[in-house]
Amino acid sequence: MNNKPTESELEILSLLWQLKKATVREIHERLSENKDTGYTTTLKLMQIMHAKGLVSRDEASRTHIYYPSVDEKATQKGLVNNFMNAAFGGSAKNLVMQALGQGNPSKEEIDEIRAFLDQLENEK
Amino acid sequence: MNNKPTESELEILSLLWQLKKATVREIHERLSENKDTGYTTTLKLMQIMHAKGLVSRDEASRTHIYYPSVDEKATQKGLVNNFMNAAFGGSAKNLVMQALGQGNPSKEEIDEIRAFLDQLENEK
DNA sequence: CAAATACTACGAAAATAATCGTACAAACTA
DNA sequence: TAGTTTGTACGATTATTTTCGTAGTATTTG
Repeated sequence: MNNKPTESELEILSLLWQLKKATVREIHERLSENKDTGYTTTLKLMQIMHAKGLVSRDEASRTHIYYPSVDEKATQKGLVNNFMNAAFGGSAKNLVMQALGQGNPSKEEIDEIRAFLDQLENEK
Repeated sequence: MNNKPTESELEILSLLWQLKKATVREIHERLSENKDTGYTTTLKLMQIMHAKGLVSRDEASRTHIYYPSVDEKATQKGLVNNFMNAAFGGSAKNLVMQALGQGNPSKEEIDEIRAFLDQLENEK
């Protein structure tokens, strides 16, 4: 299953990962907060994603309910790997620092990252 | 200047950031280590990038010399921001941990990241 | 019930990106 | 110097992604 989502598909997938399940309208409403896009565009994208196997859906009632059908972590892993290579010459450090610099993480998140760094180091 | 590079352009830009300057052939040679692409394709891409203002070039001799003309950090910043939103719902922490998990950073790099985290925290 | 509204399906256009062939000129090389 | 190689330019094609209109049903509402 070689299904790297496109940018637009990814936005939808992200929402689905977050919401666990959603209708086209729910997704569309969220999307249109940030960008100007038509309902049938969102619908079509979700249909395409369904055809590709990125999402599954329950067609029992007229308003279909969509679910993510690819694993969040696994998908992100592939994307990050790709992105890290393309934009940062493969350097995790550079990507990480750039992301931290603008992501404005909370104290709690910073601590989590610290813990993760410790763990990483121990494995070496 | 609203010039978000495409995936392919980014590969070239990354090489230019690294090399500081290069000819089409040099770039092409590096690119074709990893992927199967024709020389004129690389040339065309670089010409497009030139038209977009992503690179500049010295045309004094027949073999043009290309230079990056957008700032590495600034460009990365935009890309990370975009990517973080699209793939990680805007969560720096999640992106960072995913990147660390597979980027295999060295001890030195881990320490640099720690220092950066301390600094971030102090700013709060 | 009739009209308005909310859905899905899907073809096709529009926009974007990537690839390549061909033309033509400069610079080596035998 | 003639032929081969190395370069740029650029149009055109192909592939991919995004957008949207239209058709046809179901559902809601006045």
